[in-house]
Amino acid sequence: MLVMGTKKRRERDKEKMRQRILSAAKQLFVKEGFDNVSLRRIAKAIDYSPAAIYRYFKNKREILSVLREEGFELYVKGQLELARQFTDPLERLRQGGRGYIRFALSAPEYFQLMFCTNCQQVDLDGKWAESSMQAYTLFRNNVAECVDSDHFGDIDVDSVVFAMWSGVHGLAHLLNTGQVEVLSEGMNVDSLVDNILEFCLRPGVKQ
Amino acid sequence: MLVMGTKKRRERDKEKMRQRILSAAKQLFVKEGFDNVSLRRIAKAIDYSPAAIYRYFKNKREILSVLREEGFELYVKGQLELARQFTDPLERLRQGGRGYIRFALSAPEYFQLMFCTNCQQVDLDGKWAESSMQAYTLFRNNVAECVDSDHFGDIDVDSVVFAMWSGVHGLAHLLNTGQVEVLSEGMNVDSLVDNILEFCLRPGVKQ
DNA sequence: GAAATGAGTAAACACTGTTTACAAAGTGAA
DNA sequence: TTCACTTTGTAAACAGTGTTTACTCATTTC
Repeated sequence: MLVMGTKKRRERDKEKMRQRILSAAKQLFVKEGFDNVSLRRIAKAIDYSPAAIYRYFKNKREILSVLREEGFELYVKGQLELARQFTDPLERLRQGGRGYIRFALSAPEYFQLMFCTNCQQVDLDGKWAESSMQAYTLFRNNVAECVDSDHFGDIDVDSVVFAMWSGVHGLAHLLNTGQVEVLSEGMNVDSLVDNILEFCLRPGVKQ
Repeated sequence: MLVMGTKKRRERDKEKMRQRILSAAKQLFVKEGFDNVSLRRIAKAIDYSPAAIYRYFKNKREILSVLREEGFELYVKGQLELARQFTDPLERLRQGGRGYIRFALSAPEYFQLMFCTNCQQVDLDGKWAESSMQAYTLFRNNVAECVDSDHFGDIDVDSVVFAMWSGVHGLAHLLNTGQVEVLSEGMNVDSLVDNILEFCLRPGVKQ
């Protein structure tokens, strides 16, 4: 009767279909922006009816949530790679910041979804994505090392954590919304980014 | 015939109607968020048909653009007030940062529209809003004073301008999207903000 | 008084996310 | 094989969106 065989095959087929939807959604999202892509267009891209998608995702937001997790996995992979390459905590922080901005500029749709979406309207059944927590603890530990090495002077870890995150995140966001470009005509954006990172990482006063 | 009289009256009436639309739109926007308010609801709020609005604004985006300018006027007013109160450039910068974050938290919809909207999709006939430029030059001059006083060490003005803006803007944005709250359970947000501002303003190395 | 202008509307257009009712097709056991 | 059940897809509808069109009707201008 091959009971288990068919059951497994069906599960595999279902997962395959899920991936087809996610793949089509991602391609459209990255090219045209999340809000400008309708379920009907995703459905048309994979030659299904819009209603079929609801057999695999409970709504459009859930597709975004899944892609959000994918984005975090991609991001964490890059950050882990950097963490292995650079041993000095300060240099690792610098490269991590660069990585954050590189990620924001090269995958702006992922960035928007991961770091610019209101936490309330992400429905992931309450549980925070594993990859996003991994990214956070990786970053926090890195900052803690720098604070322990006394580079930033007498200051608690959490303040530096959110200060550094704010600085890099704000820069990425201002770059992505085009506000830096408008107000810095004729400037070299790359070296501007470097200068700002260096400014954020300048040593603190030891009192 | 009272030609000029009637003409002026009609212009006044038209302006009155524009204000009625803007007022209704703003109230709804601030309460429910820009994307969650439809033209039909704005129209219903002032007892007109949706199509009537198109006699006064060419589309929904234009209403947002006008409100955006209003937001900048409000913001600049507060910043000018602060600039008059505090003479020390560094203290002025500190208070300006506080003001930026206070503004972002107390008028999140304005903040979203002014500082979190992609520059490309704001259609104001190409010309940048006067108030927004005023806010920028005010800020830039303030930073220039601090750089001249050698507080930040040897660094060019524009780098500090965008570094400080990034730091404060990023913090405001992370607060507004609820990302700080989620990851800093049990922390005092107010003092965290103070610590971060102080960290951003720490003196630079003089080489 | 006739023509021109302006403000307002109802209805339509082309979309959106989502739900419902229903038709096949596949599965499992008698 | 036949019958019941589950799964997977669809067409159509629902309620909403921004916007346009065709049309009134009052007011202004000549």
